[in-house]
Amino acid sequence: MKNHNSYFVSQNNAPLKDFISFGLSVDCVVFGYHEGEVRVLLVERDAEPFIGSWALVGDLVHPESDLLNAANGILENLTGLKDIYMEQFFTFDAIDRHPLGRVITVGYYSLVESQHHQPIASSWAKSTKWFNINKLPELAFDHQLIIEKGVETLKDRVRYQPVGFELLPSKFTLLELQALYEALLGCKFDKPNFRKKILKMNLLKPLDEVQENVSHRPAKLYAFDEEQYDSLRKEGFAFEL
Amino acid sequence: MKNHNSYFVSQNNAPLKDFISFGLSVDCVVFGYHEGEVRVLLVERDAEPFIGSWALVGDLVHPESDLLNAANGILENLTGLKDIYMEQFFTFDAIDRHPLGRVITVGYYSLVESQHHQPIASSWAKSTKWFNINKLPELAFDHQLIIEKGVETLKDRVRYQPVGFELLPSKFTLLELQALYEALLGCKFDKPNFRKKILKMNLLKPLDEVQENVSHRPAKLYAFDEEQYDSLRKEGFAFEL
DNA sequence: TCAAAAGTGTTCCGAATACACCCATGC
DNA sequence: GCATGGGTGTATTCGGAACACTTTTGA
Repeated sequence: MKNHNSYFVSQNNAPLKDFISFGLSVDCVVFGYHEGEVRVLLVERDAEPFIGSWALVGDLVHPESDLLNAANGILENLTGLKDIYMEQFFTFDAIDRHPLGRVITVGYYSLVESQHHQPIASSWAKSTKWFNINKLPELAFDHQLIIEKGVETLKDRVRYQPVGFELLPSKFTLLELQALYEALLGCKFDKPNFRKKILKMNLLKPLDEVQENVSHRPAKLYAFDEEQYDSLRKEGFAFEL
Repeated sequence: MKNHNSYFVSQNNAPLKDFISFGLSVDCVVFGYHEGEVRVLLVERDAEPFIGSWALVGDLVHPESDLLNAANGILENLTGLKDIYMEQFFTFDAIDRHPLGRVITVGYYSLVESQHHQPIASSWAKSTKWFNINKLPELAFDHQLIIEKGVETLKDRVRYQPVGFELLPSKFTLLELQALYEALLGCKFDKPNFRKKILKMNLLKPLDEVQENVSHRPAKLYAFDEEQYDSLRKEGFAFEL
């Protein structure tokens, strides 16, 4: 027996309103990098449920907003951070993942240069804090799972897309870049070889600047050349490692 | 001004019910492979909206179901296919993507060996048909976009995960495997080199069988060795190309 | 002058490439 | 025998790994 009057015909002809009954949230795994450590920004909840627990930066989405705008707004609302690199990675839909009802959440990850972006807790965030990804506290909801999946996704993507640069200041040395990749991927690279490989890609603009106030030979500074990356990509170039 | 009584405090203290107002659907990009062509399974809609148009296998999700189960059930309901490899790849949330209200959809892709899995239209599917991914018809909703993103994701993943095998019969020749990868990635491989590379991975079980009824030297048949893959992966082995 | 990190050059090895060539089967 | 695709071997090239070495600064 078919019903031609609706899109909603496949599930026992239940009325439309029975389906418009999901809550939707976004949760953002904000990654930072500091002194060789990969970190995640968490907020201390000052609201039920899970009041007092640490949680990801996230909140419910209003039906009139799209997810990416909502994610940016929530990040700014809770931590004051804005104009941050952000990308969707997975949607979490376990039936019992939210104690107050059926809420599915879309996971995003962000990459911020944490030296110059100090978060400031506001709204229902009592405080915010960076945690080493290997030393996480107890977390609200299924946020442990979301972080694990986010870390996994970042590790996958960082090898084939030049996203890691978002975690560094705009000017950086080659050894800083190397240390970042070592922290992200959990391995070591040979200095001369890493240097050769990354320079051969022609993605870095050498600057006419060097480090200052270091008690050793100052290193040359480089910047990521986004225009060059775009044009190389059009020619079929693939970033790798 | 903070409200400690609810999770829903960050957006003007709107009441809970204002947020529980999303529809949720799944859309499944079902990939098949036949005679050197990568194909997508579409259904002809026999329901409003977009009645008569071609669309992805998809439907609204009931609030008591999780997404993966819903996706499997919808696939079976519309096409009769079951026990199919399926994986989430992206969530589409454009505000106006569904004409009847705010419905976000989670995209999955499936890989089926299309020779031995003939879909049979039922429920609100008037018919089903395989389309070459480069010759798609006009599509309902934002399904064009979903397919593009699905194809892109498949191309990315197929190089680093041995998912391609799901598209082949359980017994296949090395040249069939090569032709599949050539179709998926849109490039050509050297026969001896492809053979060496894939065999060195130790992921294929050589069978004691050969092709039959071919007017040339019959090729040896192989099967994907899933156990071997799992154990290699634990040792840090990474499938590539 | 010494420590510490920046930066370069060279050798070695294994993997990818590009071929040329032989083998088994149906017609 | 010959067309067709199956299957093997080898020479060459290229890139990564390993490592020794020099350079520049501050203290």
